[in-house]
Amino acid sequence: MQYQDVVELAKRRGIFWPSFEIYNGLSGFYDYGPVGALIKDNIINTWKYIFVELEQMALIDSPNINPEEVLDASGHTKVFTDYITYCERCGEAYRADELIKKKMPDYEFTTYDDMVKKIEELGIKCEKCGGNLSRPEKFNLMLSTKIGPGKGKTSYLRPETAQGIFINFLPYLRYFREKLPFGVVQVGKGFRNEISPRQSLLRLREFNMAEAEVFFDPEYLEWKGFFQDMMDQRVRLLTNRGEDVELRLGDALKKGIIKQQPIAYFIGLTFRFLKNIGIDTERIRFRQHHPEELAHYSKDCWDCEVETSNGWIEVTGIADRNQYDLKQHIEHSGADLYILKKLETPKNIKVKRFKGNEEKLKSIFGNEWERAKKYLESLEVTNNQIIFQGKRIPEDAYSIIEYDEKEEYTKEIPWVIEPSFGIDRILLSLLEHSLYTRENTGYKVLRLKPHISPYKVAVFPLMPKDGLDKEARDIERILRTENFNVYYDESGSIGKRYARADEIGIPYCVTIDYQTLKDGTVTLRERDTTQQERLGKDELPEKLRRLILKCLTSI
RNA sequence: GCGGGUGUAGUGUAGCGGUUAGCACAGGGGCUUCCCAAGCCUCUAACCCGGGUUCAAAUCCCGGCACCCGCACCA
Repeated sequence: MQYQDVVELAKRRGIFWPSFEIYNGLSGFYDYGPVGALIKDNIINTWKYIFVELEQMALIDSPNINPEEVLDASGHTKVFTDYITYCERCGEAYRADELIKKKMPDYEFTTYDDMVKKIEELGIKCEKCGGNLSRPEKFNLMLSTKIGPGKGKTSYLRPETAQGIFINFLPYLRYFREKLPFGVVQVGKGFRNEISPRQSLLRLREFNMAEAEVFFDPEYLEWKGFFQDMMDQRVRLLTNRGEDVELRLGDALKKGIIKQQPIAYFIGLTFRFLKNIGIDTERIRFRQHHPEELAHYSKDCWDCEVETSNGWIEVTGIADRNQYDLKQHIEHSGADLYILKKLETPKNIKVKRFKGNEEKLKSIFGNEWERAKKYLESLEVTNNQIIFQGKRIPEDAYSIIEYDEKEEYTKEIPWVIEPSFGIDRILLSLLEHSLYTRENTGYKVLRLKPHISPYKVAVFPLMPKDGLDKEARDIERILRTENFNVYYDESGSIGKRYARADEIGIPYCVTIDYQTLKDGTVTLRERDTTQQERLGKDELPEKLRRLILKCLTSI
């Protein structure tokens, strides 16, 4: 089924549509309608079932708005700002820093004026036509806002939910009783000021993501999850060396195609999640990033891609974020985002430590001097330059002291592996994989699994008269009190109502007919086969519950 | 952001200077012998927005916005 068919259905039946349409719309923003919001929640609930219930990760919720410091530390403010220059003759766009780097490989951005000067000095022209280039324009891919009155505090709408987890590493470490590994997950919105949002839910400026940050002892990267047979799972892998293979995850690990066990496990978990919600498993693959496309924080990354009529689209990224983020936050905040590891045999050692000079540090860091001191004194003594909050700590601001110590603990920065899911793209590809045309009749059916379907059961009186409607209303009420999401419809012919229900993916339809009034039985119709069975109305809740639960739990 | 294309009821479309803006499906009401978008009657409902040209604009021109296809971008 084509993407256009999904968009048409989505708009007509209340799944999703462009936001702000009465004010001409705004690119990159979409509403979920009454049906879509239910489907989206069901996808998220399934995700939570797997990550929170089964894998025992901790669900948290942190703010959408992040102060500048957080994103300075994470590297986003720097990496997310591009300078774009255009050819004044042919209009070609370039990233200014990339152009300079081609002539000066060791170029690092310092200031805007310096960048402009370098372009002039190096005589950089349009690569295509040799025309003059315009003054570079700043483009920040994060949306900013100000907090509080007056000038306000510069803040950004978060580009990922991950930072909200990293910065609270210590409370989560306590929650898990100081034992690694553990996972913390968050479902929420992320924001990016995309240059050109496209194709409905594929590239949004405000989007839904579900992320897990899993913290490991760097010397022991292994996730012993719920699924003991995970390494037997077969998946299709595209390596960054160009191999395209289908392998057991265990074999991929053995062969070194996947380097870390947790990445293999989470690839398998992603596969099973997508399979469970109804993505066509023949159209799932995992593609390893090439070194040059890795994010600034990442050393290795596998994208899960799903094939749609728009080609293979990235729906999940499983990234080795290593120690990058915690290290950055340690350096910028001075917080001790470490784990303590007890040594098996304590060592008597001579320890060299930095000892900060208060006066000097005060003169460099002002109010921040205590944090600077704490950071300085937490470091191993090396010859490296010491940087705190971007400023170098000069050698005359500290001394090195030496003393004997019994070392019982060693401290380390945990290692992070991150599976990150784009909910909107998953929903869009699921709709495309689920929509089909019924043979013979030619009308559309959305083959959603019962636990993903917006409504679990539709209730129809064969005709809205002769007491059939009252009986149907009674059954509807009973099903609602049994906690089913019920769709009641009595308008139009019975065939029309089945068709309407099929189109938004309702898996079961209960019809009340004249026999119901005599013996209390109803017909239960299954969507994809259209087969009906007759059963007592009292048996409905148990029967439906079993059918729905089975779909959620077969993973 | 660039180039090309497209914007007409809820959806899909016809109309291409003068139409009561047509059709189909969907939706509301009614009738009906009612279990897979059945039939009949009836009703509701649209020219993306803003300028301009013209006696007259859905139609031609310009600008905006949105969508589609390429290019670029996508941490």
